[in-house]
Amino acid sequence: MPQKTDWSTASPLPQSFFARGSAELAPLLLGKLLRREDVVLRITEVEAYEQEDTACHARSGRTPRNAPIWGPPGRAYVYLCYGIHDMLNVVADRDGRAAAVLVRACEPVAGLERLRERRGGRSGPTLLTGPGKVGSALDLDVSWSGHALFEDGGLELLDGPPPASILVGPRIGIDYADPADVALPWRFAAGDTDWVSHPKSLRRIHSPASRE
DNA sequence: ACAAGGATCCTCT
DNA sequence: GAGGATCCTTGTT
Repeated sequence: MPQKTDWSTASPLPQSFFARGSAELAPLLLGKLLRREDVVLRITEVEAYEQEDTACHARSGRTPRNAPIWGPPGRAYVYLCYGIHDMLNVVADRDGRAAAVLVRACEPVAGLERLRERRGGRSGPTLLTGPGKVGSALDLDVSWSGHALFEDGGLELLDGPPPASILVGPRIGIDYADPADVALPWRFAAGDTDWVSHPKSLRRIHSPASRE
């Protein structure tokens, strides 16, 4: 069951919040809220991607598509995957360094009816457990790439409490990458929810990330 | 200008 | 567990 979250008083996260390495920022994003109009989602699963990482879109250097992940933190990087799915990343680290966090799953907080419309009338965790589903739920496309999430511009990231526990494991769907990178424990999920994709490869970690 | 391949999802077995 | 959908981005000719 989705957690009850009071988002009405939540404030936008400042740009400084995102100015960290992606593997540090990723678990801190768990429990934060994505808001687009009347839809509010609690982030439950993320993955970190880094500049020297062969799984990262920055592996081929700076290109028009991946330009946002080289830029300043706190902006969105949205790209089209398999010609169908629009995936949302949160840009991390400083300007000039490529780092981003992929939002892989969320839990509904508000706007569930709108979500069901956008997701073909389905219900339950299948609505939001997968990065393509998150993009669909927020009705995103690549025109949102580069959008500042720390400003009120139609899509923003609001503060929220961290999850009670955190799960960690390898990232999904990056078989093309170097085996050492595939093995990195750079996928993080909230341990207090069923709204997580591929939970079998995750394990609980004892010391959750500190609060901000 | 071309060919290859992808940070996925859904359906079927 | 396997395969097809679908189209843009990228690196190469």
